[in-house]
Amino acid sequence: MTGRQPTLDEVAERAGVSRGTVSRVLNNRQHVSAKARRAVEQAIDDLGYVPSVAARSLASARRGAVVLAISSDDPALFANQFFAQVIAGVNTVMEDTDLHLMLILAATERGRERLERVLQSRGADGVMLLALRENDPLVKVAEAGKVPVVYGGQPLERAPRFYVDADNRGGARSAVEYLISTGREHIATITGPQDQQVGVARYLGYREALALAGLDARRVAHGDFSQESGARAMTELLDRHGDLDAVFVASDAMAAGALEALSAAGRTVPDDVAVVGFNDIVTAQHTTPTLTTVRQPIEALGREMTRMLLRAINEDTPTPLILPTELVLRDSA
Amino acid sequence: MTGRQPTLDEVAERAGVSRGTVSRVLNNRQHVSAKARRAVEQAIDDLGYVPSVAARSLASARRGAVVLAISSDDPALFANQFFAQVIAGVNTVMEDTDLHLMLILAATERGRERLERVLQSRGADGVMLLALRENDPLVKVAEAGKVPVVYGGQPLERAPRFYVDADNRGGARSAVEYLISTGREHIATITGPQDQQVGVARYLGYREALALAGLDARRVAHGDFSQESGARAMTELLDRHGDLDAVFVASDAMAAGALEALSAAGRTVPDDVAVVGFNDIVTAQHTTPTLTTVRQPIEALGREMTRMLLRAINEDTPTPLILPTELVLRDSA
DNA sequence: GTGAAAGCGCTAACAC
DNA sequence: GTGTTAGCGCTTTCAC
Repeated sequence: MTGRQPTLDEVAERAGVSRGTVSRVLNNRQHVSAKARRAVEQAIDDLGYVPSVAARSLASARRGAVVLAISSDDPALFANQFFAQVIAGVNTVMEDTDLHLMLILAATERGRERLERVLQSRGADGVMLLALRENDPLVKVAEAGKVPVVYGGQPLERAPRFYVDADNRGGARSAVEYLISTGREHIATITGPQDQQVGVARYLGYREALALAGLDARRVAHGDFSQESGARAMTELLDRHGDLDAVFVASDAMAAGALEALSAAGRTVPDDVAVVGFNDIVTAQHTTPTLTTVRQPIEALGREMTRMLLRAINEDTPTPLILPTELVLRDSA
Repeated sequence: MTGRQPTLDEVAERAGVSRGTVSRVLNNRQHVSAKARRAVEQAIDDLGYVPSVAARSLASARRGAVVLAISSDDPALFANQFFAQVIAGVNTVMEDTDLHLMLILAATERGRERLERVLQSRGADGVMLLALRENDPLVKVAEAGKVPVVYGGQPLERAPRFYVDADNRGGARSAVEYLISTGREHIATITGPQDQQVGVARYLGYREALALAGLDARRVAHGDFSQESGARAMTELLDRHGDLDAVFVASDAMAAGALEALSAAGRTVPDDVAVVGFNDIVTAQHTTPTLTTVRQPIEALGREMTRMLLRAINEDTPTPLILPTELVLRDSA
């Protein structure tokens, strides 16, 4: 349309005020008379002025963007709805700000280098980290930058300053307690990776519930959160513990795999074996039978991570947040 | 660690050359002696220098980022693996560049405004658009910016200058031709939304195949790509066309829903009714029975969109690209 | 092949 | 409450 973007100077001239005043209006500071403010707003409208992000961030040392770094780029894992829901939550909060979202899939060495460069070049005002593994190099990279870091879930090593997590241990525990309350006594579990805090926490919840009830907590097989690994682990459990009458599975995807394996083994769910999953992904409503599961507020996780990061950026000091989970009863238990 | 980021000036001083020379090295231009180049690289290493993105983009009028705008923020849809796979593809190509990825979920008015602002403020060097609907306002917004726009899929209205698309019509046609070749004669379809080009194209392919075979193409129900809508549409089809012996479903998610509905109606798959889906998402391997489907190269779509955008940004003139699809035979047909 | 100078468009600090 | 002055850290001309 117009040949060139108008600059702040042109707005100032047209409004008949100084550059300083225009800048004040743009960043809605005080110390501007209503009259001047109106004149500036008018001029902005007339000219269709939009401030240059580049100039602004050079002058203000703020970048106008935060990065969400995900320690996975395996589409099969990345695709598991979880990330998409987190992103949707992040987006919701971001929409109310001037900040933008940069996405970095940082599973590879290359991705990590990129994150490093962004942070070193002050390319972002903050970082959110998701899906970390044990000793994830991402942690060092992120902490080496000079911007706040918010964790989704906790690294296994030590609790960071800022994080949002679901109550994984409590959720797992209540799932197993529910199984116990329905009279199950030989309760197995399929865990997530034990090099991720979330995997460990859910396993802990399982053991806690059984310990409290004085039941045996040694029917255990490990998976990696994928459907395939769930099927494999279930088969393994059936081999080793033919007597099991229930299984708590640390993710819905694995639970779906477990259902397949149970069906293949000729066990009916929930009559022979009760199954409880974790996450309440959309798929949980479409398995056969539908899946009883522990819902964690995934979108809320994204929202709260973002809120926390924004507060940290503004030099507020947010405190870690644990989001509650909820048992959703369907047909599998 | 260090108090402050080193600047280009400091690198120049340490290397004993001018700022101009350092800049030339950084942007690996010619006209730099091997000696000077080495000195500069050494200094960069010693100082741990990383150029400031902000300063660079202010001076060069290049932003160092491209945006991927998705016309959907419904997590249920956004989560449907498709987007995640595209993003993974985009990421792959992006890793080889200095560009970064900004993600904007732009289904809401608010999101659209944000995209508009980014583009107007020259906040990005290019845009990729995904999942457009009929008369999607995103198109106007994106085209109004002064940066190249690459479409994933085509808008319904008119073919844009730059786009990457899967061969939806051809894929649908080959799916239906396969059904015909296995002796099916009463072939229905569950379409996607007819206000999206992809929905229309797949429906066209269905009709084309049947027309060529001289078969009736009027067993049609419409869905919105969601699993629920697939189940609903299947029920509808069974009501209206009790004689159907096959159904081509325009997405795997809908096909999963259709399988549920068929099972609920007591029809066996594939004996009573053969089912073919579209996309080959991970879930297709885990339905009962497993799903015969048309695979489209989703990650490749992301990769090629990105490559095309990069070329367009560099003032090359790429031509539209149609990616081939492939029929994947499993148990449902 | 290299150096010097002039901005890019904004914010911030200080004076009034 | 408002105007003025310096930069922010690069790239880019244009001489040499």
